[in-house]
Amino acid sequence: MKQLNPTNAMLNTRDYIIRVGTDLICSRGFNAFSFKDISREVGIANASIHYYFATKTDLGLAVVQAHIKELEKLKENNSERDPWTKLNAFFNIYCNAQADKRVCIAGTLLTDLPSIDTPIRDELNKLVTAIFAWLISILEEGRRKKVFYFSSAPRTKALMIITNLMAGLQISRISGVQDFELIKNTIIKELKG
Amino acid sequence: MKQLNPTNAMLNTRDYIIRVGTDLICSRGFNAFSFKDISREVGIANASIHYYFATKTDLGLAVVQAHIKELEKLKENNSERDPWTKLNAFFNIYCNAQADKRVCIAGTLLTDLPSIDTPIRDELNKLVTAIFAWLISILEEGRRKKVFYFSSAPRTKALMIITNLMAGLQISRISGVQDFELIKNTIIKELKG
DNA sequence: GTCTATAGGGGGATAGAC
DNA sequence: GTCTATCCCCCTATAGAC
Repeated sequence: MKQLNPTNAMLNTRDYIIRVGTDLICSRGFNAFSFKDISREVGIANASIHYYFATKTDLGLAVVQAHIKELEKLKENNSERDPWTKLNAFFNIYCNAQADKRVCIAGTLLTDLPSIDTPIRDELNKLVTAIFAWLISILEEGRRKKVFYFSSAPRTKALMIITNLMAGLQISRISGVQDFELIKNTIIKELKG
Repeated sequence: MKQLNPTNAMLNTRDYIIRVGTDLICSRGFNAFSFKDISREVGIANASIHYYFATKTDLGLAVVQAHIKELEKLKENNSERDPWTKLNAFFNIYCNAQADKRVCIAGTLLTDLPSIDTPIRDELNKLVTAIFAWLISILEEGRRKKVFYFSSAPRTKALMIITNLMAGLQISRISGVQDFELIKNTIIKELKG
């Protein structure tokens, strides 16, 4: 818990910048945040950020890479659990974003994709692939163990669920939290068959 | 057809700017396009855009309002059709965006929401409400006429479908067109019961 | 590692001629 | 309506002191 959610004081400057960068990207979008926003929040000079990240693209890259690492850690920490617990851990990625009124990194970068530098795009590709791989494996295990019921191919079901969650975060920003909860509960209900 | 998809030469300058603005917002995002991009495409000076739209927010507002009007027109043009034809017309909004590698205006504005001025947000709220209202009415009619089958409340089903389509446009930007088609076909298959 | 200062460029927006 | 010229601000990024 402490490792997954360290307080800001526990972080070194580099990780603190990544955290604040993540928050800004996932709330306003990559093109709507500046180094000034980060320097204000972290409490260091604008120029000092460049000591850690030479360019804004480098920072964006680090933010996406941090997401990949967190996902791998989460996957590993839950590897011995049952499918429903794994699914719950997967959902929590989105629930945590929702609690902070953020959207997911994939959604916000994808909507601006042509304006995003290719190094970030390539890393985003890896992240999306990893997200799919994990959910597909959870769905396959759940079906095999007869605790999930769905008729389509696992990858198709994963595609439907991920799009529900991704856009659920976006829509609920104006329609309200209850819509995100409704989506989550509907997915669960349908999997129960 | 000509009214819905006029060529650029058929448009007055104001509508031409709105069309180019729409393309830019839906491909790069509101914060990644400039008046210079529009002036280059439309072929008028940067300053001339301000004759039609005093501020960038005014232009964004007009873009969202244009979407609302198009939606109303589409709804009206299909009011006498059967539920499946109506649903197809609804899907086509997203299919047309996908064909141009764009995402939907709601998704791209929602991911950047805190950076968007309130007049645009208010208009976006109206657009999202209108989108929901139309799909809900289509779903209700289809269920009543026994051509659609779904177990949840119409609004819940609409929420699931809209999030599938919205994020489907986003995800398919990296995973490929076939994923958007897969989502569309899965929604149809499920409605057939 | 962090700072101040500043370069260099692009952004939205305005003034005023035609 | 459209233009040129320009203002002013903010942005990313760099230079160089401490």
